[in-house]
Amino acid sequence: MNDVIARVESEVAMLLRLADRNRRTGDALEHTLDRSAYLLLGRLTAGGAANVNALARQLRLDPSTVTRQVLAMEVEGLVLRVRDPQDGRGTVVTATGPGLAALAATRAARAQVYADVLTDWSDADRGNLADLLGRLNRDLDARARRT
Amino acid sequence: MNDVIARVESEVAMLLRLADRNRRTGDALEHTLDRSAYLLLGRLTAGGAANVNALARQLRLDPSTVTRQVLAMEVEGLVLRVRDPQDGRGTVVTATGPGLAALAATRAARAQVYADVLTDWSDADRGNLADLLGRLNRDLDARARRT
DNA sequence: GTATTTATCTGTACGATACACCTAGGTAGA
DNA sequence: TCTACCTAGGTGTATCGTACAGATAAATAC
Repeated sequence: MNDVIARVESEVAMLLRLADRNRRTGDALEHTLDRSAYLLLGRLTAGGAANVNALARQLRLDPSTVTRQVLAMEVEGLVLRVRDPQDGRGTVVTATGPGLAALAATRAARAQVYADVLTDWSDADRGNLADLLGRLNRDLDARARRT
Repeated sequence: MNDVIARVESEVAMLLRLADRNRRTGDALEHTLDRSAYLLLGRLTAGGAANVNALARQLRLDPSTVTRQVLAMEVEGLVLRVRDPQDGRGTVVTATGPGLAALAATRAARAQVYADVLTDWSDADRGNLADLLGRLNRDLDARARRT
């Protein structure tokens, strides 16, 4: 049973590298959002406009990291940053039209890649994989927050 | 059905971040090998001593990346680099005793983390996850190599 | 023995992230 | 209301992991 755990562990380690490489060197994702912008815009569309700190909490990132991501994204026109009228210290981040378009395009491109990778899989296996990954993420996150 | 694929995709993206974060900020893996050294030593123990280029091919990394990883690991005493007697251009990389010990310790620590994360999972689910991840990795790798 | 290929290394750059510290704006209690 | 603290965000700096382009040295081919 320890064997199975070790296998999960090493498969995850390998997946980190492969998925990362997939994004970096594949043509398919050439002009799409990078991971940080992709996840950040995903958060914004799921939860609406939000402050930097709130985003950092939701994404489990350091606020300084989100600050930089948001600044870079503003330069690229993906988000808008405005001073929070309720609290002059805060910055409200909103997705722009181009940001939403880029997110949609990125989602489509990524889905295409995975459709390709999972081409030989049965629907049942795909569903299973999605479910188990979802559960794994929840449990990983829960553990990280316990610490 | 496209939904399932999108779910797999986004779960993988999230897993990348969570697993990475897990390694960086958790106490459990504080003094263990980082991912690059971990995978490299894993390769060395699985496949025996090898040249930089061979390692790069096996690990799907750029040779320059492996060069640097190996140099850093030599400084830490984890591997030995000797000029290949068969081919004066080559460098044969071998795991040292301390390298093997560090690998074993890292494996144990990581297994412990995953044992913790998967604590509530049934054996069947764990096995399933490991199998599906293995298959996903194979297919991801195959796709990357087709390109 | 010159031209070409190959294995490795070096210079440089980028993405993603954290931590320590700074500043401006808010809040609370004397 | 004034002072002392708190909080949101931003900056400086550092780390890891990686790639690409180009340099160098050794081997091979003709």
